[in-house]
Amino acid sequence: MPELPEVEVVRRGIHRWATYATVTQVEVLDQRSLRRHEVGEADFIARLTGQLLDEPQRRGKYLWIPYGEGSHALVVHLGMSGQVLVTDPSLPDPKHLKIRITITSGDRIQELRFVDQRIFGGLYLDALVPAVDRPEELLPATVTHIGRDPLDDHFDTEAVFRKLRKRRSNLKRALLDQSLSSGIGNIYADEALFRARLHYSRPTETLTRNEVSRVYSAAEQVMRLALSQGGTSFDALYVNVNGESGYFDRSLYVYGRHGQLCYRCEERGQETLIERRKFMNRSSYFCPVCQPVPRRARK
DNA sequence: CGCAGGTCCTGCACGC
DNA sequence: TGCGTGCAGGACCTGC
Repeated sequence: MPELPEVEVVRRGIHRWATYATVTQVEVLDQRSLRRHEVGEADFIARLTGQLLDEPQRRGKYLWIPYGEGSHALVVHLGMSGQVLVTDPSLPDPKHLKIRITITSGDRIQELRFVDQRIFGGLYLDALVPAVDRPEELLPATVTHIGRDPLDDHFDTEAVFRKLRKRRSNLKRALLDQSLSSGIGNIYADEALFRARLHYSRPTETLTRNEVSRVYSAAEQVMRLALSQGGTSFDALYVNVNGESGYFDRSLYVYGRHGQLCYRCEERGQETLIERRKFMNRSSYFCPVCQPVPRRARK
């Protein structure tokens, strides 16, 4: 479910409510949420208990909380349906609660709750290593293959352009490839394509520098906008960092709008309906006028 | 039955 | 032939 803006909202919520807290207890209610912690539940509990949590970090859709003087981190991936809640322990357990991490800061006791219906997400512990391109930056070893996201100060559009030109794939697949650039999922891929007026099946090797720059600026813009709208949603006594009701209005122009009028065409007095296609085993939404199918489309 | 916003493994094709 | 790489497709889950 969550793409970059949702994950960033979670990061800010954790930053505000859990930074410099100490883990006093860890309870695993469903081992499947530890699938990526290969050495198992007992190790996870033993190593995390007693740790002082540092400021949460993010790259793309990966979120991590460093501990142990920056040597390791608790890594969180929300998958399709994951949520992180910071709550008072007296609140009843939500449905699909998978992992409970009790934390204290001063005399305040809270719980960091990982909730996940579909179990594509999960938690694990990992060592922090220097980023290859900027050694002063640390990230989990399992996250080193993830490219920088468009909101990252060191995101390099020119480098992405060069890689795209060498690829024999289509633009949407490239946008969704987290090793090329991260944080973009199905929704924001469609939104970025619409804003840049490019079709999802466009062969990557034919893209111009200008088109690549357009689609990544569009991705950056739409994600910043979503973030600015979601930024206040965790400011509550009991923080629903990423709540059930809590997906904020993303100001979507195409995603989920099939059969409805294209806003851009409408402004010109033209009535075009947004279409939905099965593409790469998922739904893709686009305007057939603003985003014409390229002469040589690629699956 | 179809649908859901993610990730990663497998197997294939290709070049060296 | 074997190996590495890039790419497409499916598996992984539950619930509406």
